[in-house]
Amino acid sequence: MADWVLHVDLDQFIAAVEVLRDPSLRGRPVVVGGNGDPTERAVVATASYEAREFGVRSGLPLRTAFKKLPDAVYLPVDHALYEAASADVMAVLRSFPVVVEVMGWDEAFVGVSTDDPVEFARSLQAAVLSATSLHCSVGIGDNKLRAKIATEFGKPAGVFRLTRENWAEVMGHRPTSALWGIGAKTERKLAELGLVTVTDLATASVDALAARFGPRMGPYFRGVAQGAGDTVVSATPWVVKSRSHEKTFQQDLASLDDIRREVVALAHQVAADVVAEGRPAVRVGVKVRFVPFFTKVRLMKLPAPTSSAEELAAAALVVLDRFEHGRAVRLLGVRAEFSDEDVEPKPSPSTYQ
DNA sequence: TCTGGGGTCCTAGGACCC
DNA sequence: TCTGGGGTCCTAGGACCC
Repeated sequence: MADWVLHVDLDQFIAAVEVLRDPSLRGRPVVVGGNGDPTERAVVATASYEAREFGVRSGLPLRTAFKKLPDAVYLPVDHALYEAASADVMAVLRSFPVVVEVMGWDEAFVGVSTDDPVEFARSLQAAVLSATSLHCSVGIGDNKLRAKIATEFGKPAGVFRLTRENWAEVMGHRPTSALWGIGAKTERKLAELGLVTVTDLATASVDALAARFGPRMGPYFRGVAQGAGDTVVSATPWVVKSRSHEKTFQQDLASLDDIRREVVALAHQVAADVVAEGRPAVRVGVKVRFVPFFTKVRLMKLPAPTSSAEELAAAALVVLDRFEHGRAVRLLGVRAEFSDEDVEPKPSPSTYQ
């Protein structure tokens, strides 16, 4: 029996859940985002395959989607509905003799010992479909990176296996942005070094990469291009490191009084999450997106850890004062950060003179 | 056609200390 | 006399992912 990492990813998850709630939507272009009002400042969370054919994708402004596709069905984001559907799917996965590591609403790694991972993947798909009426794709890998990337080649509703054996053949000629963790910005910087394909990056000089991207990221990128990845799938619950709320205003805020009032409101929302978390915050951050569209973040270590809404709001106002004001504001955010004392060992006794 | 919300991790520079 | 070598803490910014 060999150990395998499977990556399970639900197909067009949010749109699929909306179709289950309202079967009359099946086969129609469905766009989910914001409050469901396509004239508001918001972006597409998910589009059904029918909508994607018209160029409507995640991240597209709703107003743009509406111009492309005025006849689509526009729906508000319904977090509670998707969370419930997600929990059902994860329960199905956990009913197998496997380790399940949840990665988000619509995806999870599954660690399994089996001699036939393809057959096992098919049985996962069948069980998820039968219990929830949702289709998923499964990537099979000898580590998490390969399993995650494999899933894309399995969509929709398929299975794909990506291992040491076929990595170079499948990935070698592709652009570096096909890799998990390398986006458009890094792709461009790599191209400036003459590294365009996955093979280019896999065989690049580690010193040159370290010089350009730092001692950790440089070697890390090369490893990713070689298909290196974590093999450990863990069911240990994630310990959250921060909680935040942010809000884009339909009308820009011009007055400092309005800005301060909104920051206090956001701080109270964050404080509720901090209380629910049961750990005090040690830092408070404020995000301001000014008109036309540039974003600044300021952070402050609190004099003492706190879960008090009044103290968090007061700290957020102190941080807010450190911005250069004068321009109108289109977004405000407040974040509370928790201590990461858990893993941090005490420093060894000093060797100072 | 103006560009969401909620997260994580890494890098770099300055202040400060021994 | 002051030059220098580490080390930690704090903050800002960048990039990526779902």
